[in-house]
Amino acid sequence: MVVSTPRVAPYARVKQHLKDGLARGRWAPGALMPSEAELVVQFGVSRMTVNRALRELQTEGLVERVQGLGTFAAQLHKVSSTLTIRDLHEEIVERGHRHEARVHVARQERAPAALAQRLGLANGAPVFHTLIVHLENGVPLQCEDRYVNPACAPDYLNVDFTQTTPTHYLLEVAPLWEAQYCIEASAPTAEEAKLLGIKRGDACLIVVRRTESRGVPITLARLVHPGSRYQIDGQFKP
Amino acid sequence: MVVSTPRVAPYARVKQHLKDGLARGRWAPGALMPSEAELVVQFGVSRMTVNRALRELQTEGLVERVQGLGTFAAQLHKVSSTLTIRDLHEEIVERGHRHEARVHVARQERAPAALAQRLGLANGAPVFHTLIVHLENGVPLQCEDRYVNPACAPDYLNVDFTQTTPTHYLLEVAPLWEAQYCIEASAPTAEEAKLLGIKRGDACLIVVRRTESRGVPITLARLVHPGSRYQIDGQFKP
DNA sequence: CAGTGGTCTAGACCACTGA
DNA sequence: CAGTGGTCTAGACCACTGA
Repeated sequence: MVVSTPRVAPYARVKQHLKDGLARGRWAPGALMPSEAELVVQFGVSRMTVNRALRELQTEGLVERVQGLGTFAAQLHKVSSTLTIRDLHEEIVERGHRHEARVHVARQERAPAALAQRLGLANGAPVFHTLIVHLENGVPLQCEDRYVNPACAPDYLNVDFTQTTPTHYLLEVAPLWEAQYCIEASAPTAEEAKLLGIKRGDACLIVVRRTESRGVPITLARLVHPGSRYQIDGQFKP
Repeated sequence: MVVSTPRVAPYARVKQHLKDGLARGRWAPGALMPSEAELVVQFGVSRMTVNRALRELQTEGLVERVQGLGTFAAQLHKVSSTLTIRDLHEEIVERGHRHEARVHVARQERAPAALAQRLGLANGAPVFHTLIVHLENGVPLQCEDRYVNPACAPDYLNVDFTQTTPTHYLLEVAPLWEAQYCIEASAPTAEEAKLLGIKRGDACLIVVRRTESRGVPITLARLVHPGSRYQIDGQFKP
């Protein structure tokens, strides 16, 4: 069997070399690293090639570059991870479990002031409101209280939400372009406790999310999860 | 007053043009976008320049590229945000508030099995343990229960944690290279409730974080926040 | 085969920094 | 001033896809 050497691109070699050095602490945070010219000589490649390696390290937050000064090992004091908006349905199915949605509210209402403002609507303007409880293998996992800007999804109320989640539908009709969220722990409201089959005092993980597409607010959602049944996992890779 | 036109790099112009088109829905998700050669002609720039624009869009997840086939508008069904590990001290000071730390435990212990395993230590091996309550303007905001691998930070117990946070210190002695976290809502333990000055039944936002540096586990922390006083905010930008 | 993207080169001009 | 990074060019060779 012939094992072909998987050709590694020169820019990737330079990049990996620097990454290794950083991982081994060869350059302390803030320390000056080799210049492009030095790397050109050391690796025998063109400047564009080492430039790409360094630029990508900069994008990844591993180095800082200052024109006229040089390249410096980054202070790794800010590390970030990715937190993904996932469709709960997909998440449940991926675990090999059964997803069920119970629609408690699906109607048009008039937006009170606070809501209207957050959705960029006039006071009292029509707004779509759904209240859906999602169950995993028959156990309530999320209470989804959602308001939708009718201008962005005029057919929203015609969707069969026992078959399609609001998240899935909205991602289809309006590509997701921006969102703000807030994660907090709190007791559920009396109604939420009843819908989720938990006690008033049981801690819940609550995500409030506001989504915009092309600058236009689409939807505002309050997702309440029983603390004992749901957690958010994630990873950091600097 | 002379307003100098801030010269926009050609690659940035190409990139912005494509980004605008994507935002306006000019290319549906999955649709074929212009080839490099076409963009070269359209913008009158060299191929390396359009290549950079497209490559950066790919990194940002806005397009997908397949050698031999072309560039396609990305399916925007997975959107992620950045969630930053921040030093609580910095966060509080940034708000213009006063940070105070009360050290309740700072000692060496022997690691029980479960802990030893998560920190890559032998059963019963020495481990550093700190329990610190952080206050913002005198109000308890976080109960930080932390175990540290002595091999990574031998001087950990000599630090004055009323002056330096463990996070800050550990980021200095060991550059942060990887972390897993888990966010959940739950009631505090009796001890945590007492330390935070809240009731046993008050919901707390709990972050459990395990950090590794260069593949070696550094620290395992349980950060308990009163749900009424702390929330995690974030933004998505696809 | 023509068309696609992946990558590299050897040179260039420029803006910026600090001596 | 010399040294730094930011960027561009006009060409090149290659691997890959589908006809």
